[in-house]
Amino acid sequence: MGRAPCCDKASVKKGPWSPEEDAKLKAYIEENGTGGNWIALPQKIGLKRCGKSCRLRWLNYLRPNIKHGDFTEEEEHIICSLYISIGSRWSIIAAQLPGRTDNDIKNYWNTKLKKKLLGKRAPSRRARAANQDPYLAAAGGASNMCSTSGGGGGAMPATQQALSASALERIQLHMRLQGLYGTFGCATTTADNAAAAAPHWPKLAETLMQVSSLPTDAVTTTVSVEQHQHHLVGQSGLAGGAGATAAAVVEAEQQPLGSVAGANYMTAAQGSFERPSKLGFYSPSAEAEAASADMTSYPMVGGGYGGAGVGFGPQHDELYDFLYSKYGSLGGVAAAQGGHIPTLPELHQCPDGAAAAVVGADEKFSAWTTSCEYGAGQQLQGNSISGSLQDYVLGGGYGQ
DNA sequence: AAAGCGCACAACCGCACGATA
DNA sequence: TTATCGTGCGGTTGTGCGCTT
Repeated sequence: MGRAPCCDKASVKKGPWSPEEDAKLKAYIEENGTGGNWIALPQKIGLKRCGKSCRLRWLNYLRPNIKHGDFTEEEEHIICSLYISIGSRWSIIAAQLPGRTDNDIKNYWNTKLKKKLLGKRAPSRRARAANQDPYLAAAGGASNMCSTSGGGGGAMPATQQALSASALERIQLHMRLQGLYGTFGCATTTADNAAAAAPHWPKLAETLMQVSSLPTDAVTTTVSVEQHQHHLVGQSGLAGGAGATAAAVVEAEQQPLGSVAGANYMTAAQGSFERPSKLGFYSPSAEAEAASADMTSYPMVGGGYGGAGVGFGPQHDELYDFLYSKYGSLGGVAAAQGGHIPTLPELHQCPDGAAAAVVGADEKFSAWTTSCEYGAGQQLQGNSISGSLQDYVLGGGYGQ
């Protein structure tokens, strides 16, 4: 037995909202609140709209203090960091950005940030409809690219393909950003240079956010993210790492692009977001060269990059090593000489079996995250939101 | 000038989950 | 314990606009 529809779809209006409808909804909610029942609300005010539609319209558009467009660099920074850390939990990410809605962030990520960071074009909807999108082809058409499996990739459920694509996208983003930043720190040997050495992405310095000044729902989420960051800092060795790195944490506070302390985008008091040092987004082409040149300059196992002991820790380096060893040769001779950041389709590609590469990468990524340990004193108890986030962080939700 | 195309944004859809009867 | 309901979330689709060919 299927679930009953939330409203009579035949009698409700769909499509764009008119100013009159907006005014009705806004006026009613501002005066009476939602009454705790969105389903009944449209009937009360004479709107031929689904309750869910009313809720969405209010939350995403009519609600006071909503910001639209013009994302700042620090907002982009936060979105990127959190996306890498927790994936497409847009509502959680939105909780870190006052005035932004999850829908806005989701759209911004899909239409702009993703392209900006991964240097890929948004797949044409027409192309998707015609099944010609290269990314879908790489993910969903694994059997075509990995013929040794005898079409096994094609047997992967569509949902699993999508989830893997998301996870791999995050890995790829992570690798690209690390590769880019690494170029600034790889050749340094002096303390000064080390101070200028790039941090690892996402920025993982301990957050000092004043959670008490935030709304309750934001606080729970913030604490959760903080837990994750604490843990990652511990993993990375940033907190007690090499002396040069510790100095860098202090000295680099004012450094553009690569300021470790610039990571403290949630450092400001009163719950506001202090502008971090310039993020230094890069053009895809320049990034590709930088990342490529960087890849072979580092020890890929154990010690992180630049010899400074900074990184995501052994699990991360192992993941990186795994991916590099598996995909590093995909670019041919040039890649062998200079390293190669795999593109998303390449990450999906598998030289030795259809779904194996995708699944392997996911497992590796999951293993890395699962191996993370929070300090006992940092465990949050009785907090469903933070608990959920911990689940995400600790591997339960990384399938997405 | 017109068709094709990509982009950005708003809105919809279906599922999962918690609350409640 | 189970069924139902309301809500929240993430993914997907619809649509209008502007640019390119």
